[in-house]
Amino acid sequence: MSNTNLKQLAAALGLSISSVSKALRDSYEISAETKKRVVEMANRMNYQPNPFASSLRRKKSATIGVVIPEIANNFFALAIDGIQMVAEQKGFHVLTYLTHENNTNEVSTVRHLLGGRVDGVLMSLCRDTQSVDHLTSLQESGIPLVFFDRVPEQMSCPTVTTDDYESGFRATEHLIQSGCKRIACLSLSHYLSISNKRMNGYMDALKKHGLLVENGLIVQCTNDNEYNLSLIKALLKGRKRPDGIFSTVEKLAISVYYVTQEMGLQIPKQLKIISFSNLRTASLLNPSLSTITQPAFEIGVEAAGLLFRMIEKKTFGNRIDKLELKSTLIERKSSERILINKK
Amino acid sequence: MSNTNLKQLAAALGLSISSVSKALRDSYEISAETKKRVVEMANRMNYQPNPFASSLRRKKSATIGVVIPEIANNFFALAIDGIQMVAEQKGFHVLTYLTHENNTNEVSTVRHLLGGRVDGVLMSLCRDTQSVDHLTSLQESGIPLVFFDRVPEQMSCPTVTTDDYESGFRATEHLIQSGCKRIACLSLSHYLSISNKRMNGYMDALKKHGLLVENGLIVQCTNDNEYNLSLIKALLKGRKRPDGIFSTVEKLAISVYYVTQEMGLQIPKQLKIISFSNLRTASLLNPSLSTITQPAFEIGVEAAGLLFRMIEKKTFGNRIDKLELKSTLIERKSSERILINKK
DNA sequence: AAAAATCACGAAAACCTTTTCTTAAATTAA
DNA sequence: TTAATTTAAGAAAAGGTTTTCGTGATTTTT
Repeated sequence: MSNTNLKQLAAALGLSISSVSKALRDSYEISAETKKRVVEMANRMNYQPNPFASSLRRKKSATIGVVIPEIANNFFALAIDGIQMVAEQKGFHVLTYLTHENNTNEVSTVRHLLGGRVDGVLMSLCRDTQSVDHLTSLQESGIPLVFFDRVPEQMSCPTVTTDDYESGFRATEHLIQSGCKRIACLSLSHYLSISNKRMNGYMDALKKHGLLVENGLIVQCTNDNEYNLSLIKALLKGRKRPDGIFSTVEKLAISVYYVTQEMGLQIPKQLKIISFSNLRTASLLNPSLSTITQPAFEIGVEAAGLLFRMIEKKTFGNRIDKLELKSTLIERKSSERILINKK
Repeated sequence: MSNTNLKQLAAALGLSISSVSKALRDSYEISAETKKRVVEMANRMNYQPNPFASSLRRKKSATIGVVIPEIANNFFALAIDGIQMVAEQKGFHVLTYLTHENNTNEVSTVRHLLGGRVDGVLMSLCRDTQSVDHLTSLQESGIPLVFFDRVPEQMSCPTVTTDDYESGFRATEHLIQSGCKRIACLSLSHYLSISNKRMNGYMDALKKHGLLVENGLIVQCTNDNEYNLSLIKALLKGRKRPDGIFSTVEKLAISVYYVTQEMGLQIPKQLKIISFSNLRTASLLNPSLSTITQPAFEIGVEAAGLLFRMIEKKTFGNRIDKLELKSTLIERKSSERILINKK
């Protein structure tokens, strides 16, 4: 609700609206001295162009949309941080939408975005998204679209991800080398490629080291935290308790800590664990948590960079960019080999 | 960049643009059957109204702006979560801006917002904001403005905060009752009222219990993490080391943990600590961290609620709402009394 | 049956910028 | 000195929606 508009500004200057507009946009049609006069008056009258009129006319919003499952999540908070940094640099605004891991929300958010409110979209899928119809329709509408981390497998689109398979493999191998024989895997969702890739890495590591892949040791978790806790409890109280856990996502590892604390189970003595995590306090936990840490901030930066390249040049679609960054495995106490009995 | 507009829709229906618009807005001027026809065709043609044209005409953006210091912060992430929930309920979009604790960014963000891009603003000040000129000008422009947590003291405006003074008092008293005699206070910023209120509570608790307020024990921290670490190190390595720390903000408590870990200082035996924090893993730290936990999500919900009341009724300004929620003190190991020597 | 009211819709202005197209004046070229 | 070009500015259309006002046709009132 800025009060002064071009009309008033023009009146105050004794110029036409069009000349003022051109002066402010630094058009060659306007003389240097007039430009100066206009800019000065604009500042004095505190003129702010109406963004809607401008967007309507230019068909550009200078806004990007970011669609993520949740914000109270260390990974996504860091990614947003990176995205915001790039957007600010480009003079763009950032509209954030949370799906709360609910596909219905994701679909309706995409429908909103179809309205043309944004010049581009960054997105990370929600755990229960199976059909990609809403995503392809967004893409087909001509709005540049880049996925990060949780990307769809069934469609051709630019993505920024991490080396999930390799990370899953290395994490599991690390547990094996620390002496684990029965390693469980806590999966985020069987629909998400990142979860499956991490799990495939896990399974291949088991196979490589001659360990059996047991279905009972692969726990498909849900979006209900309470229910996940009960799944984890069941896993750890079962007749054949695992001696290692590979958690594909931070939240589940934290749940494991709570359960072991409640059960009096000792990490790493009775149970070792390693998890994907961006927890800043991983090294301060009791015991410190071994993590595979994704470069979350950089993922945000790269995804935004990719998006802006698409927004700026119209020439997208010919080459589909797939960027893969590396995660780092940080060994800490929670997966430490116990050297009590000599062999 | 939705393709079909009202004009095309009208043509396809053999109606005028105005009738179609009215039908879609469910005007009483349009017959029920025509409305039905219009809605069906709109769906079939995948019509999405152009948000800029609509905003331009109605002088409403259905968007709120949220200005916060940082997003990779448990408190703010939770608050945003609450804000988003309310906004979504109201059918509003959320534009997020990060100041990175930098006043210059805050000022320029506010200038952008003055353009009328949003119907209301939720804000939490950055640590070095002293002058409130940019804030009053935003307020005077007629855009509803609500502050949460970090609120300005010098201006009259609606706010949502917590019982910071009392929480500071109780936290300090708790340390005293656990046996601390020399309690340090880690302050976020001497410009922010929340930091000062917490510190005042700290000082009054010391006085009540006959303890001296020592300037050397009040550490004004900065936005430079490395420098803060050195301040904390200096504090803990000084000739008269404190036996308790009251941290006004989570990040500083984490730094203390790192320093004590490095120095081999034992919490709570040699040093007790309590901190404002929304860390979900507080109870899993080594040792578990005593916290004053703010209802961050609720703060977001309440602040957004307040803002929407202002947006919906034009009648604001007569009564200034000041909401104060309660924080909860959770005692954990880090501030536990040590019962070694009988008295 | 005439007057009044209601109904269902259309025309057109308004919101504010941006941009294309004109145009008058000033400058350069012939 | 006239013709051609450049310069600096204005008029007006366009962008898509909403809303006010107007207008025939139908229904209700007296």
